[in-house]
Formats: sequence, structure tokens, C-alpha cells
Amino acid sequence: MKMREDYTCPLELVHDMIKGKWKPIILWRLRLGKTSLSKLEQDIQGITQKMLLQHLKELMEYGFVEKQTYSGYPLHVEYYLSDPMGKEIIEALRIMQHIGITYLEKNGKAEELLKKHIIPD
Amino acid sequence: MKMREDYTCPLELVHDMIKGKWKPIILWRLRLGKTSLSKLEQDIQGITQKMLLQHLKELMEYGFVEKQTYSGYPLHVEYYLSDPMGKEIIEALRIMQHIGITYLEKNGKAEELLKKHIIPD
DNA sequence: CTGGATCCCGAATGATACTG
DNA sequence: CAGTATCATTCGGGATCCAG
Repeated sequence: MKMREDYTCPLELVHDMIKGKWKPIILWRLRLGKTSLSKLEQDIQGITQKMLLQHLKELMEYGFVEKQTYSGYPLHVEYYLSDPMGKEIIEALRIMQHIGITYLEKNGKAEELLKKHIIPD
Repeated sequence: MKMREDYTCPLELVHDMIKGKWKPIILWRLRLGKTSLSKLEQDIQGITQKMLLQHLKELMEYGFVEKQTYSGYPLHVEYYLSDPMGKEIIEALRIMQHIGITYLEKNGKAEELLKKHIIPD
């Protein structure tokens, strides 16, 4: 994810930070608490390990996500939202979630999409 | 802006709706009230009329923005945020704006960017 | 061996320049 | 302004590497 040199507004910077295809869902899933890479891979349907790692890495660089590595066996790493940046972005995503649900209900496509929606609100 | 067929979550749908390079800033500017195309073009530095029109069109298709055409002379068109969808997304953008400002302050790059930031909070 | 992480490359998409 | 061409980025597959 390449960042621009200039932004007219701080908002644009943040928008770029979360603009990847999988970033919103990853954050949304992380809102439920710490998890491992493999658990994330299971919960987010369609994502590959590679994409997951790439997006997690970027989210860590910007400061939304942090990770903790436990040495020992079996090897274990946990990812979680940072405080306050990670927690704050969730509030923005929550609004988007609300808009999305309303939009789908209005257009009668709610069931179709809400059924798949495994990550709870 | 091509939309996907499936989304795992309504949030992703909305994220895609506003994912273009200029969409957040256009919405942010519209928050200040109705305006014409040319006024938008002036206020959003670096945008071309073509990009502006393309993104406005998409924002109208999704329902964030509406336009009103005044017949008469000179010909006049005004764009504005829809209610409630347009107004709601502003709340999400406001959070991003806040995160962005905090981030820039922490990294000592606040002045540099905040100076350019012509659109008021 | 297992789970976590990186590299290389082609295909799809987005942004912008160019043109009528 | 719309249509097309061009250029930069992003996505995703697959191989591969690294560390307990």
C-alpha cells in the first residue's frame, strides 16, 4: 500500500491506511479480541495467508494493530487492536456497518448478505 | 469503481463505496453545504473536473450525494449530502479526521499537513 | 514437521493524460 | 465533457524460507 506524499486533509491519510481490500474486515474481526493468524484465516472467508499477512503488516506499521509473539511450542503469535488508534477506527467502521445494513435492507438484499456475515456485530 | 459480487459483511460494501482517491474529500467538503461543481473544483486542490464528475456520479449512484438542477440562466447545478446516508458517513469520516490529526501530531508532521488543510473542521 | 513470514510474477483495477 | 490509451498499484497464486 503506497502512501501519497501530500494529502489535503488528515482524513485522507487515514482513509489510505485502511483502504486495502481486506483491512476493514480484519479490523472488524480483531474487535472481538486477540487471535492468531490461523484463526483469522479461518474466520475471514476467502482470504489467503499471504494477503492476511500483508495487510496485517501494514496495519501494524500505521499503528492500528499490534502483535505479541509467544516463544515456546507450538509457535504462537497473537494480533490485537492497539489502544487508542485501533479502538477508534472501529467506531468509524461501526458506522459503516450500520449504513451498509440499512442500505441492504432498503434494497431488499439484506438476507442474501447478512446470512454470510459470520462475524457478529 | 467496480463493486464485488460478495461481501462477507455490510461494512465492506460501504468501504468499497467510498474507496476512490477523491471520495472522502468530496464528501468532507460537501459537509459544509450545497455547492456547484466549479466551487468544488476550486476547493479540492489537485482534482480534475473529470475525476470530480466521475466520483460525484458514483457517490450519487450509491446514495450519499444528491444534486439539484436549477433551470434558468446561467445554468446552475448544486450537489449536496443526502439525508441520512450522506450525513451518516460524515460521522465516520469525522472519526478518521480525528485519528489522522492525532497521528500527525504524534509524528511531528502536523504543521506540514494541517497548513494545507483548507477545508475547516 | 508446523505455523508464520517473504519473494517473484502475471492479471485485474484504478488514476490520469490525451483526443475528438 | 465522453472515450480511449497509458501508467502505476493492488490482488492473488505458488514456491520458498525461517524458527521452534
